[in-house]
Amino acid sequence: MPAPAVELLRGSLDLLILRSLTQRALHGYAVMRWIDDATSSAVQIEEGSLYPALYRLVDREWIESDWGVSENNRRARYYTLTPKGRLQLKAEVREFTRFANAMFQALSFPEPARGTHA
Amino acid sequence: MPAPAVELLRGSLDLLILRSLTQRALHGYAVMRWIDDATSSAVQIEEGSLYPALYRLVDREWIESDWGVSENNRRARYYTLTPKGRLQLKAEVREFTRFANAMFQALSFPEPARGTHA
DNA sequence: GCCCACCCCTTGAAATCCTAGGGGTCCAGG
DNA sequence: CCTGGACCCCTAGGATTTCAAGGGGTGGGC
Repeated sequence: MPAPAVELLRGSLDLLILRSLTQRALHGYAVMRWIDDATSSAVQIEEGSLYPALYRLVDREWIESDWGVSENNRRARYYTLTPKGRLQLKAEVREFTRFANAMFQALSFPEPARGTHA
Repeated sequence: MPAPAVELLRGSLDLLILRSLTQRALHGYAVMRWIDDATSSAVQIEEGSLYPALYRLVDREWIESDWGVSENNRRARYYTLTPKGRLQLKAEVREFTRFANAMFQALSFPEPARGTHA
């Protein structure tokens, strides 16, 4: 298990959370496991990052929360994507794709041909 | 010109700077233009971000600086990649690639097939 | 009865980037 | 001549995000 990429996460956690809720409601702990699964453990987040992020998204009305009971018969807060959240997800996917492609482009950026005739 | 992706940059600025110096020394202002060019303006940084970042990289001994004179006949501080910096660049390219691929994987993550037989 | 996985939460520090300024030089055009 | 814009350097303070490190509680298997 290689050391997980951590520093790159900035700004992408919201995206991962929104994405994890597209099919069904999840509670916080399940969001954590979803991210681990969906990234083959390449991205792992801490609870101390997750919960504040969830509250932030609720605050922005991208997700909503309701208390419920988990599959393991425990009290759990389930989060659901709002219509606003779906739009935000779409926008963030576009933005991330654009950014990542720009980065790959820069990493393979050709140097200007110079001095080939000198 | 679409609004540049800004929040995603976190943690990737170092990588872009290091990459910009692989072929030849550049001064700060030229690093800025290089990033703009190499990303087709998809990533644009502010001077207030760039210079502190450069000092940070000098501090970590990934780059070195020397005063010189620019093509436009102005006093300018030129930055050069150190051997340590080249190693760091390699590592960060690997890390970014791993991270970006993990993100794309998560974004297209298939939901578990469920209830198909119920 | 105990322990572990499950599940929620908060505080404070650390890191990075941006805003919003500051200054100075070279040179083309009016 | 002189003004403006590109070029080039720098810094202080604030905003944001993530992490480390703690806290607590419950259910079920051994």
